[in-house]
Amino acid sequence: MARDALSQAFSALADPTRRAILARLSKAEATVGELAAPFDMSMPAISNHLKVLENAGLIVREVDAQRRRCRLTPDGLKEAKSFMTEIAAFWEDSFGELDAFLARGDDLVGSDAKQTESNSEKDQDDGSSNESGGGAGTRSHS
Amino acid sequence: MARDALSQAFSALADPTRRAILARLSKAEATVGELAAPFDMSMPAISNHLKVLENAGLIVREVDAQRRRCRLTPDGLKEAKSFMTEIAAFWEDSFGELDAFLARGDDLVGSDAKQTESNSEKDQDDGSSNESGGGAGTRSHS
DNA sequence: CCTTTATTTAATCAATGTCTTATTTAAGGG
DNA sequence: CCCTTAAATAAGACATTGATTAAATAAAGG
Repeated sequence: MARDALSQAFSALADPTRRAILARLSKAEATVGELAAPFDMSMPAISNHLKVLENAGLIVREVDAQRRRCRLTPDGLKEAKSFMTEIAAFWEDSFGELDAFLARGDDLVGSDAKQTESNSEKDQDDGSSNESGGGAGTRSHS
Repeated sequence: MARDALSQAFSALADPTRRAILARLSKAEATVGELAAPFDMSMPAISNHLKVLENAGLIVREVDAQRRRCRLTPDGLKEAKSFMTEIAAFWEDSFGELDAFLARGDDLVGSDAKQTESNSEKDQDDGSSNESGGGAGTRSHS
């Protein structure tokens, strides 16, 4: 039942309804009813989405009389984002510092180069092994 | 069949095996057999994971004789990361620029000048929240 | 008390995902 | 040519997810 936190977080994010709920909550906290309103979907369905988001550590729910106030919490996203950052460090050209640099319109590639295939070896730096061996070998038989 | 790119990317990331493959590929490109080796899992299973990653725009496969070289591609992660950044902009204290800033040990709480007020100005009705109505409203009555 | 409002729980069912083994395609070597 | 290696595809078992309707819980209010 309890998957690792990272899987839960990404899995929770892999649904447009849940992402919309998060987007909504990024503006202001809201009750379940308010969150459900814009969707053509039953209340229990929304309730379940919220449970998924809560289990993933993306939101918290606090009881207020007979309504539940939902609010974002940074816990889940933090890990998820840092994983992506580590993976993305390989290119590093695509977003981040250099991205802004490129956006400025500097001529970085323009002269005559057709540098489509220039990078094949970047193999040296492997300080960042994540969960590769251990976390992935989860083989649960039936 | 074709879900939106963001859902595909997050869904692809929501599996430890696939994340381990990405982590491996972030060091160097590899063939399917090399990627499969560390896992106690059949080759077709790995092949399927790779297909998921490819469909999500996270890797590309190029044919080399009878083996396939797999390599990371920034396309998928880019969108995913920017979604998370937008959502996370609500707290903004938890990670990102300010996080590194705080890590430096500067006195931020004492001086009330400049940390909080960058989020309420943005009026973010932008691209991240819009797919909710259309994408989520799939209902079929039975 | 009984009703209204807000939300969760339960039972159910269709659709999807994730493995497996078996078979197939493709490229190279004896 | 046949055989081996590398990988994809096919078909099937099994678990998980995502939605539904119906019923239950909990707080406020007439």
